[in-house]
Formats: sequence, C-alpha cells, structure tokens
Amino acid sequence: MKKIFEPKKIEKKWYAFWEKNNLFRSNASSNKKPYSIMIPPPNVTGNLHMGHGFQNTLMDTLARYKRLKGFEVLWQPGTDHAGIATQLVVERNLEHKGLSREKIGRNKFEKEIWKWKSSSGNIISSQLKRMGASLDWSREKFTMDNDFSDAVTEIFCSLYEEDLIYRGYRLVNWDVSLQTAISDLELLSKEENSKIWHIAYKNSDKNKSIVVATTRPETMFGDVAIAVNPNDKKYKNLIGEEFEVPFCERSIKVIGDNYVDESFGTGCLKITPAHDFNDFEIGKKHNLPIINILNKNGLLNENVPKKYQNLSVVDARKILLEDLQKSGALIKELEHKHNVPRSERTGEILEPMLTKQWYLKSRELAEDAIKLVKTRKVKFVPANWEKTYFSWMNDIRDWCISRQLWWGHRIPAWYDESDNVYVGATEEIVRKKYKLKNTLKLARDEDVLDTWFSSQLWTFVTLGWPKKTKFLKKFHPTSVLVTGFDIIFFWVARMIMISHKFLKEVPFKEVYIHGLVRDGEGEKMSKSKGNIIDPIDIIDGIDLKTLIDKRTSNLINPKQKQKITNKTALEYPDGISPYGADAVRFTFCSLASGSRDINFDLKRVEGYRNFCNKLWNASRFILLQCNEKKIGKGASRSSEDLWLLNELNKTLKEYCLHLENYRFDLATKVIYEFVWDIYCDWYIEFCKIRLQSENLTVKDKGSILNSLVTSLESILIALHPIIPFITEEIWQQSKKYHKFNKKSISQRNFPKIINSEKSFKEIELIKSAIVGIRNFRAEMKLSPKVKIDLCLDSKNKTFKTLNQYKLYLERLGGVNNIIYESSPPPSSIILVTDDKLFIPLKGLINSNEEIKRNLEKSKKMDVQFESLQKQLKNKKFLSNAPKSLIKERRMQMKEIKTKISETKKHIKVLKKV
RNA sequence: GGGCGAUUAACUCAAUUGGUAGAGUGCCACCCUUACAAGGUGGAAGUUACAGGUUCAAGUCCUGUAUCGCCCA
Repeated sequence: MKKIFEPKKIEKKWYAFWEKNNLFRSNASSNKKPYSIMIPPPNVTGNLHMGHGFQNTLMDTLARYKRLKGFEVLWQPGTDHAGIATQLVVERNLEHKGLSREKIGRNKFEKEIWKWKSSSGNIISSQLKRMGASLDWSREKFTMDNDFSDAVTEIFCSLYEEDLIYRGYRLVNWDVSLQTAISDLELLSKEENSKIWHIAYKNSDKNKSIVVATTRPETMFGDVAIAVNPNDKKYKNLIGEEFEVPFCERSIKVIGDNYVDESFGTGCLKITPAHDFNDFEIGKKHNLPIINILNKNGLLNENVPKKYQNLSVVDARKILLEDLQKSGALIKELEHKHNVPRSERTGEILEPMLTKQWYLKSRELAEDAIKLVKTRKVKFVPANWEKTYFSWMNDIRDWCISRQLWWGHRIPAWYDESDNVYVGATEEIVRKKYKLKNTLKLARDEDVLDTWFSSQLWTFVTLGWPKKTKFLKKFHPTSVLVTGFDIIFFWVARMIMISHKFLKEVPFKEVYIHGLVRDGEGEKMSKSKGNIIDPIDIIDGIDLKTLIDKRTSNLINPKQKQKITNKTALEYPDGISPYGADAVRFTFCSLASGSRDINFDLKRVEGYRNFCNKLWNASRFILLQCNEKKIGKGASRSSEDLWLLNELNKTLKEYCLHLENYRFDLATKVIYEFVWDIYCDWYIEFCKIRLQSENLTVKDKGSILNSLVTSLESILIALHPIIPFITEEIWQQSKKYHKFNKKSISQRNFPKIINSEKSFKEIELIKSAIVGIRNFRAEMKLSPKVKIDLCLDSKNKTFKTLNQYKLYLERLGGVNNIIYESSPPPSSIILVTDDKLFIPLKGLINSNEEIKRNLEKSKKMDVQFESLQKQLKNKKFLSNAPKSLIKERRMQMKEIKTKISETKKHIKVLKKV
C-alpha cells in the first residue's frame, strides 16, 4: 500500500468491476425483503450538478446500506425527456447550422432530438457512475421509451373516459417566444419597477369621463367593461353608463363588482378578460364578451386599430402612451412596483392568453392524496414539509397538461373537420371506437403533454406497468423518494395522486426532502453568477484556467466574464485539488441534516479526504503487520480487544439508527469519531505496543492481528455505503487475511449488532491516566524526549490495573520508570477516579510552577462547584428534577469535592518544599 | 399581505422528549515518535441575533423585535 491514499487509481477500476459482476442487479424473484428507490430522473440533456451529486449520494448510501442489511434492493436509473429544455437545446444547435425546426418539419426535428439524445444523453449516467452510484443499469429507463409512451397514452385515455381530462377554452400563461402554454408552476414572478397610468375614457357625448388606472395600457383594445366597487360613493351612480375606449369606436359599460378595491389606483378598473386572469373571472360572472388582441407570437392582432397591429406589446405600449398624451387622455403616470410573471425557461414576460388546452381535473384526485399523507401512508421526512404539501393540495387547480411543443408525448386525440374530438390510443382504435366512416378525415392533435404528466408515472411504469410484472409486485410501492422541496408540487404530489388512482397504492412510503446546495457564501449556484462547482471537478481536481474557462463559456451576458474570472481566481488561486469521490460523498452525507440549505465548503471536503487517508493508513499499518507476522485463527479476548468490540457495537447501533432516520450527518459523525478517536488513537496504539512487546507470545500476537483484521473488516463494511471505493480497495487488499469468500465487500452482511452494553473500567482508567500524564507534560512544556518517572502506591485501588498496563503508560505517556512507593517525594498529582498518580518533580520543574498550575485548576473547579452547589441546594430542583439527574449531579458534586480538597492538600504540601 | 425556515466559536455546520453547548476547518504552542505532517500531543476561542415570559432548569417551549432566505397571493 502506498503511504498516501490516491483515489484516482482505484475509483474507475472498482466501478467497472461492480458493473461487470452485476452487483447492482436486482432480482424480483428473491426471497429477500424488497427495498426500492427510483432515481428522480435527471434531464436527459443535463449535466451533473451539485444537487444531483448530493441527492444521489444519499440515495446510493441508502441503497448500499440496505443491500448490506440483507434487503433485495432495486435502485432504478433513468432519465427524463424534459420537453422544453431538450427542445430548446436542439433548436439552438439547429440555429448554428442556419436551420430551424419549422424549416425541417416535425418528423425531422424529432429525429434530430433522438440523434442528439443518443450522442450526449448518457453524459449524466457516466457522471453518476463516477459518483459511485450503484444503480441497476440493466433497467435504465427513458420517459420517451416506447413502452413508457404506451403507458402515458393509456393513462390519458382512461382519465378522459372518466371525465377527469377535458378540453377547455381558457386563459393560460403563454410564453410568446416558445409559443406554448406554461404551467403556473413554471413561472417566476418577481417584483419589478414599473408604472401605473391613469387614463380617461370619455362618453360618446364627450361631456363626461371616467379615469381608470392600469399597469397595462396596451390591453385597453381588449377592454369590455369598466368595473367599480358598488359601494364606492364616487362612482356608484355611474354604473350602467357607457364610455368609449380611446382610439376605438367601441363603448363599454360601467359595472359594479365587489372585487374592485376602492383605494387602489383611481378605484376604476378596466376589464380585459382575454388578458388578465382576474378580469377573466369577472367577465365570466358578468357575461361579458372576450376580445383577444394578441397573436400567438405576442404581436397585436386585427382586433386593434390598424396603427397598432403587428406591434409587440412593448412597442404598442410606447406608441399608445404617446398618442394618449397627445389626445389629453393620459392623466397621470406614477411609479409603481408590481409582480411580473416571467417564464422560468426563457425569462420572457408571460402573457395570459386565451387558448384551447387540455386539463386534468385535480380536486377529486387531491382529496384522496391528502388523506394518504394525513393517515401517514406517505410520510414526509422532515414532517413539516407536509404543511407545504397540504397548502398546495387544498388549493389545487386543474392542471393544464397540453404544451405546444414538438418534443414529448403526443396527445392521443383526433379531430374531424368540425372540430369534434375523438380520444383513443391510435387512429384505428378511435375509428373503431367511435364508429367513424373511413372517409371521414381525422387530424391528430398537434400538441404534446406536459413533461410532468409522464414523470408522475415514474414509480410504476419503470416497473413495467400496465403489465403485471414481478418487479411491480415486489418493488411497488417504493420504499422512499429522495428529492428536493422545489418539486413537491410538480412531482411528489402528482405521483401520489396518480399512483393511488391507477394502482390503489402509494408510490412511496416515505419522502425524504433534502436541502438545496448553495455555494460557500450561501448563494444559489448558477451559471450567470459563475459560482458553479461541478462535483466531478472536486473528484478529479481542476486547474484554475480550466475552471475559469468552464465558468465563463457560453455566458448569456458576456459582460460578466471579467467579474467571474476575478472572483474565481480569488477564491481558488490554485484551482481545486483532487479529493476523490469518497471524500465528496462523505462530505455530502455529513451535510445532510434536516432539509435546510447547505452552504458547500470545500474545506469540509478536505477534512473528509484526510479521514479517508487516515483510514487508508490505519489499514496500511494492519496489513504491514499481517505481512510480517502470522495471523491467528481466533480473535484475542483481552480487555483491550473486548473493549474495542463493545465500542464498535455501540457505534454501529447509533450509526444504523441515524441512517434509518435519514440523519446522514449524525451517521457520519459517529463513525468518524469512532474510527479516528477510538480505533486509531487508542486501539491501534494499544495493539502496536502489544505486537512489539517481548512479553507476548507469537500466538497472542496472532490473535491480536486477528482482532485487528476482523474489526477493520467490520468498519469497512459499515463505511462502505458512504465511501464505497476506498472500502472496496482496502477490503480486497486485506482479503487474504479476513478470508471472506465473496467477490466484493458490497456482498457482505452488515456486522451484527448486539443489544448489550458493557463497561470496561480498566481500559477507561488507563486512558484517563495517560491523558492526565499528557496534560501535565504539555502544560509543563516538557519535550517529548524528556521521560518522567511515576510513583505508585501499591495500596492504591487502581494499582493492579496500572501495573498491568504499565507498558501503555511508558509508551503513550512517556513514562520512564514506575516506582512503587507509599510515601512519594514532592510530586505533581494526577487524579484518576479515586486514586492518585505521583510524578516526582525533581529534575523536571520547580514546585512553584506546579503550584501555579494547580491554582489555575482549582479556580476552574470552584466555578463548577458553585454551580453544582446552587442546584443541589435548590429544594425545587430536588423535588422536580428526575431522580437520575439528581443522582448524576450528586456524583459530580462528590467528585469535584474530592478533587478540590486533594488539590488544596497538594498545594499545601508543595508550599512546604 | 399569508405561510415556512434560519440567526450557535473566525468560517461551514451539529446538539435526542427542555438537564448546563460540540465537530471539521482555521488559530496558538510543542513534536518529522518505525500506519498516517492529508500526521501526533496539548490549548485558546461562544452573554447561542435581541428583548421579555413559562420552568427547579431554556440554544431547545411561548410572545415580541431585528436581519436574511424561500414558497404562495
């Protein structure tokens, strides 16, 4: 073994080995208990980002852990076709070639996308492999696979038959650059600086006017009424009167509606049902006509005066305002902040647009889905995310599922020339089902389904639904869904609804919601901020130049290039060093506490890389010993070894509990502390000394080696879910010693956990004696080269133990001689439980130093004493606090009292010297 | 405007049903001791954002304030 752990040399090797040996294949016919996780399918066009890295590390840890615990594990891989995102990427590629999707047509465009998918679609899969994700690749699924499409069609038709899917003429959020409807979950609304304009509408006699306030003057060509609050004294007598829309020969009525807020603007609201969601509702209520003034490309249409036709909204507004100004109709212009809805994808301002779309009725489905969470058939972890879920579900609206895109599942609906609709899986089926004549011309719906419509089927279609497969039977409902809070509505809720509807089952029993990975300063990682870190770059390392190139290429706003370059150079002057996948994984786990956001700090990775190195070197020591000496058949039963096993057992018990509770951070903490602070700092040191001792026989040493190797093996197994590569490497290297006849550590069983806790007083005693001696040495600034003597009184209760382990005192405490004496010379006293160890001061330090040191100690102890005394004198504390606590405090009191009096006595003695 | 969450050591984060605040990194001192300097030994560092309250006891529960973040309207 090399002195330093080099992850690069082992990671790819072991992943290939696991794959080759089919170690992640799941078997639906096994007798083992099932455990299944479906990967939240990443976009097929995507690259691995920190969020993926984090999420998949957690899932992989669970999957590997459950395998070791004897479960039949299915970890299902796959990708999502991601309608808009993918279509945009391919369109951009076409643009570079001077083409467009319209130029090449729908069929060719689809082919282009498939071509692109096959060339770059598995980037993310290979990146997941680099992270060590133990997915069953033989079952990889894509949401546009043929069988997936069939399932989508079947679901659609069946929902249609039940009247849960309908076609409606309604307002949708329209992205004018994509020319498609967008769900209200895909919009981002942000407060922006804008204006509010007061515009006068005159009556036909031009002797009266009414002033409306609007943030969107250009929509006035679509106005069909003016609304006022019926209680508003200023206006209520105008209700029923008519006014003319400026520059239009159209009169509209004043109506009264409580919706109008008297105090907002002028208290008069223009009503434009075709271009505002609220106005649409008011229009419906008052039976008003609807005038659409926009084309699908966002330009004003023939329903507006000629002058404004074919202008964009922005241009039309500008010209119209000028015209209003000239005509005197523009009364006021005020600064105003309001929320502007923009498309998440394109950043384009979304237009409410009147179109015919397909909708899924959601109320009824939601009722059941709410119950499932209320009765905890589906558990959210942490539970407070249920609130988010409920608040959305209680206020659920019908879901617009059609999209005007070319990439996605085509809606299985056909129309005849009179726009009658026929729904069915294929045209043939439709003709048969509706008994249509062959001469009747049918055209298929041009639109596709929202990507989430297919994603919601993920948990069961990946398992073969609608076929009744073995996999479906064994692995559904899945065990847990690991996902971010941002898609509770998009995905989690919809999966629960649809799975219950079609399978009468929940899609997963638990939902673990994790936090968002941010950069070290708490900023969201994004291309435009230039603060993205690619997990693969932490694994392999990256030099500064490449990192800057990566961060500044393809920027939407090239002006940011210099800023990002400077910032990156400041933050990573030497680039990022290679830390290896295990360190990255360990870090991700250590940061997964509740679901609060995570500020990712590379320093943490470094710390855990060092941990890997520590484990590596501890193993290296053990293997070196095994090479030199003969390993025994049985384990050593000495106190040190039994103590270690007990500590290991305690640790593993907690470790498992934390993993079961999704507290990956606590799991990493307990195992880290065990390996470093107990196993390496004490146990290996004990073993080292024993292995070098001349007092022990070859057979004894063989048993000790056996203990070392077996305990190491247990540790490796326990750590394997978190750090799979290094543990596999060490396990394989130590195979000839532990002799477990398996191909891979991943096939081992998790160490058995015993439900008993013993105490090993003599080991704790010897440890505290050594710590005491070390304290003394450090505080007295003794060089490690200076050895000390130790005086023991054979009448002491601890004498026997200290004498028995004196080798450890010598080697770990720098003790030279142990002198047995009942009346020691002037000494420093180390208190170990009830007993005293004496370190003669002569030749080391003068007694004043020791007096000073003891006075400082005694001060600290006095503070403790005070606080304990205060508590124990408090009658209310004694009557209210739990007995165990009182007992504990009394014990502490007793201890501190002895220590104080001993120290005082000691100081007195020293002063006499 | 409504809701959720956060504020703990210089930095990044922990702290079980309330029981007297801990890690990693950084810092200081000493050490290249034959697994590991990516290491060892020891140490300093906190009025737990602020102000009240409940309680024998509050980082933890309640009320309010401030700052920040997210979601919904």
